Amino acid sequence: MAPKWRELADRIAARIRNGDYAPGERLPHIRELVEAGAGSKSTVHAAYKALEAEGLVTSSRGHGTVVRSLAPLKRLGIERYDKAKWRDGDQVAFIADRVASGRAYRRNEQTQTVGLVAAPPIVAAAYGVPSGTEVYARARLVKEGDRPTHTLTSYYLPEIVEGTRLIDPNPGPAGRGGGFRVLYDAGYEIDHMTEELFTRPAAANEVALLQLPSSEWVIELHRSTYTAEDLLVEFAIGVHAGSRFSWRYDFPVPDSTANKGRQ
Amino acid sequence: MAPKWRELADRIAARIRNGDYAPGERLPHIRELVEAGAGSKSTVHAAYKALEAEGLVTSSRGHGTVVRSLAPLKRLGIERYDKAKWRDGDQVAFIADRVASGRAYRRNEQTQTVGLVAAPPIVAAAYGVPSGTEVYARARLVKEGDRPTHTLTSYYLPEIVEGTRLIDPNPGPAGRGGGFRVLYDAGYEIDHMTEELFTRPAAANEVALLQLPSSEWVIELHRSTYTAEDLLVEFAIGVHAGSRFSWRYDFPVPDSTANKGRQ
DNA sequence: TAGTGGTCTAGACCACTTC
DNA sequence: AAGTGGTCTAGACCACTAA
Repeated sequence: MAPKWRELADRIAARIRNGDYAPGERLPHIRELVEAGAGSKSTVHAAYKALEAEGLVTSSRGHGTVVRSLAPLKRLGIERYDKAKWRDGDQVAFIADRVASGRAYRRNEQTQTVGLVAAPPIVAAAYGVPSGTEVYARARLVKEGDRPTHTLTSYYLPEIVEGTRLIDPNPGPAGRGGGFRVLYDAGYEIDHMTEELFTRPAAANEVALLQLPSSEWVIELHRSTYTAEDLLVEFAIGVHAGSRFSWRYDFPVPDSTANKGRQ
Repeated sequence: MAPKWRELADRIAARIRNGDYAPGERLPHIRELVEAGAGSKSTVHAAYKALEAEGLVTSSRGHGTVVRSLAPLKRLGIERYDKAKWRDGDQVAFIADRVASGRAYRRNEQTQTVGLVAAPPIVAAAYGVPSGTEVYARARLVKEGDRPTHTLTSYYLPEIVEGTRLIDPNPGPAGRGGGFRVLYDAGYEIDHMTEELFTRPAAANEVALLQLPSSEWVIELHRSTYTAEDLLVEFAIGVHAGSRFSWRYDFPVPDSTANKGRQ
């Protein structure tokens, strides 16, 4: 037999999915359910906490517990890296997205810090340098309006970016054309990429930074960007709120018995 | 100021990451910490529950709370679909994986059920048929040894698979060569795919089926497989334990201003 | 200031594992 | 039977929000 708090949570969850409680609507207050005989305050609270962990509601002190209105997933495809957006135009890719969708660009939607750091193990491995080698880290917090959606930290080898706008400590949102444009102007035209992604529980600082509902997971994305000569020019780590994005990839079915060059 | 249970959880988490508590080792029993003055039983329990939600420990009644030994992520690349594995050989792709990694194949590592069902909305949309149209669903639960790792449900249009081994109600693990081989023999050679993935909280039945630690999230994968003529011949939905897999994709940087045909 | 969710306690009891 | 984590209660108090 399931615990009392689980049964209560399931009953409420069913009513939410059924539409009895609409998105944005307040759930009954904890004390109301206690008086109605649903159990002690702790028990009802446990049920509400479970609903929050399942992404159905969000609670806030002094306010109440409301049904979460989950925005549809933002679908990310590789077209977001289209050369036309950063090479030919003069807009950072993410700004081009905003313009295309008719939303206004706001200056504070991307903040960043740039500096030399000791390469974390993963970064060192990607570049094939000893762990602890100094590399440039360019960290951004990307927002959609007021809500942060993900962090993105790019790592560069100093010999590649030294002297470019990329490591200007006081840039705008990466400046005209974005990071890929800067690399292009420096003689490194990007050609192909690898993305690797997985999910994990959010760390405590990420919960605060990304304003995540407690117990939400994140997607961590590792992006390697190469020139046509297979030179790695950027290694980036993104941390995305799990409930806000999906990723989409197209690829041919591999055939190791054929000679087609790059797969 | 952080709650007492949060501070306790953070102290223990730090000791785990520090190696004071090794993977597989038992944490102090709840009543021990209560006697040691860490707080009431509920408070200590809350701390342990938080550690469990963060993937650091697993608790079990009658046994204790042990530090979780997390296996490295299994990295999935598109080479798992290599034609050589299912067209030329006689092994299901996942068996070929096992052979390559030196593990024994066990008959019960994949179970499946096959039948006609009303197409769920997503499936109907993928095939461009009305929602509720009857399609074949082939559901597998894939295990690694005793532990289930993911479910995979393939949906097919009846006119494509009718009369093939794919819908044999009593097949082995998809039979010789797997599903792609059956389609190949039926005149549908697969050519390219699209994968879309996102994460979400596990549903209650998935927690049971995949033996997930409570509050773990899952990755849901939507795979569309096409012939060279862009005919969709399989739409599959996978549900993977979030902590066990990563996905990897390689792709060229798109250039919409060039004429290169398929991106 | 009133009302909300969140924390904490002390103790009783339950469900499960191990011996 | 003994010992583990899990549930539940009743009530006190805290932290935050809104009018």
